[in-house]
Amino acid sequence: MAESDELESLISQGRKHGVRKRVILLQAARLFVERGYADTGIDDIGAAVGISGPAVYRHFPGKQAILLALIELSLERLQEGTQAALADRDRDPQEALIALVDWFSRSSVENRSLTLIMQAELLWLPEQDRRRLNRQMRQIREEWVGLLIEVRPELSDLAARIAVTSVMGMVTAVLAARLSDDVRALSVHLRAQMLAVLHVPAGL
Amino acid sequence: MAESDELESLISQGRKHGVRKRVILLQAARLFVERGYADTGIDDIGAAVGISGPAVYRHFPGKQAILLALIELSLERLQEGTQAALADRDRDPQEALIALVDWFSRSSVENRSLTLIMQAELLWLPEQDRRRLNRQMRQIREEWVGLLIEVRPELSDLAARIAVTSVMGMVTAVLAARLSDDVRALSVHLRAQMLAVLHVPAGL
DNA sequence: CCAATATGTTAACCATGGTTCCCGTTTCTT
DNA sequence: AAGAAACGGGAACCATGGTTAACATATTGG
Repeated sequence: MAESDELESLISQGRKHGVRKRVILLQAARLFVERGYADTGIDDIGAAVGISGPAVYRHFPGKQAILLALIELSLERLQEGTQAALADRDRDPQEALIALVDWFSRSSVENRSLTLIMQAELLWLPEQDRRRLNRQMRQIREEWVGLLIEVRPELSDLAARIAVTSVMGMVTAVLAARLSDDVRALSVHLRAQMLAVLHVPAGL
Repeated sequence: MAESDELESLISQGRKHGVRKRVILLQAARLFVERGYADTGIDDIGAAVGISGPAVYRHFPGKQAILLALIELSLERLQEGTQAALADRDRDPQEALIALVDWFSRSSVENRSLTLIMQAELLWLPEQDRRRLNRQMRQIREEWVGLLIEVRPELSDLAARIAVTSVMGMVTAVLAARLSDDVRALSVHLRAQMLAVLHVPAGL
């Protein structure tokens, strides 16, 4: 709902201040998910926006820059959501973990495109950016791992890392498979499975 | 163990009947996993084998053909393993499901390269092959779904598909993350988590 | 030993697609 | 209204890398 509705309301505005730039991002995201980054030409992006070809360069310095912007956007959201959920970690770790799962299962389904792009197309960025984003990604994962170990101290580091990695991988796999368009159903099922992997009782 | 040991014993054999072809497959698999299909040049593959560049064309009609061979190999293994585990489905579905999970968790970790390539680089194949392989993949998934529903009839089709997709995605995510080289530890943990997602008691 | 075949090497070819150029048009500011 | 700045279109540029061509050498079978 969030993604496509925003898209349509923006497209009709044609030339305008910073709107074009935003439409390019949204359309590029859609195309990257449908065909993949490599198979999406700069001309395709232009066409999808209503302009054609090199006009995109008035708004972005290149194709990679568009991808970079999208991935940074996605990573930023993930970071913020993680921090928010970890806020009351000291008060009740288990509740914080459940809150994290709740947020992640909902947020990643609602922002399907960004979630998929972040983990599928990262390799197209130049070495430097890729390293930086991978490091950022790993840091976020380690925060999850830390919280999980706090809730279940009997877990080894490896076991915890495997669990967290699994949980994140599960979501992208399900989103990529296009099993259903029912956002609600997807996130509910994913939530339950994530908690199962983390072996956390699903207390609401 | 299987992959790299076999590799070294073959490399030293130099020019010989069908050996070169096999070495090319192994080296290409390694490179595709390390750098990705797109960033692996045909020259890189040749260099890794000990020949250089276009000599590869004496053994394969093109770069895509190498990838296709690898993916077909991987899919074939997956198919056979699935069939084998499903053999005594009629006798005891739950036991068959556990056997399937056992086999999959072990096999996919042992054949890390092929497992990763199959699901990450499929998009590079021409439309036609891609469709065929995707269909084949979907059929295998549906066999898992059928078995799961037989064990847990209360599940909706969607719920079962999500579970199976998650289980498969979990494995590739963990393998891609390079969390550990301990094959045994990885497969044991993955097995437990897969069973948790499928909500099947882990009875040995 | 001698074709015939398989296997290699280097240089050249060429399609693709991101990027740059150059010029026209719209929008904004004063 | 006028100049500046932003925005857009079409043609050309050009690096990349898979593929093919032309020409050796090794291996095999009779």
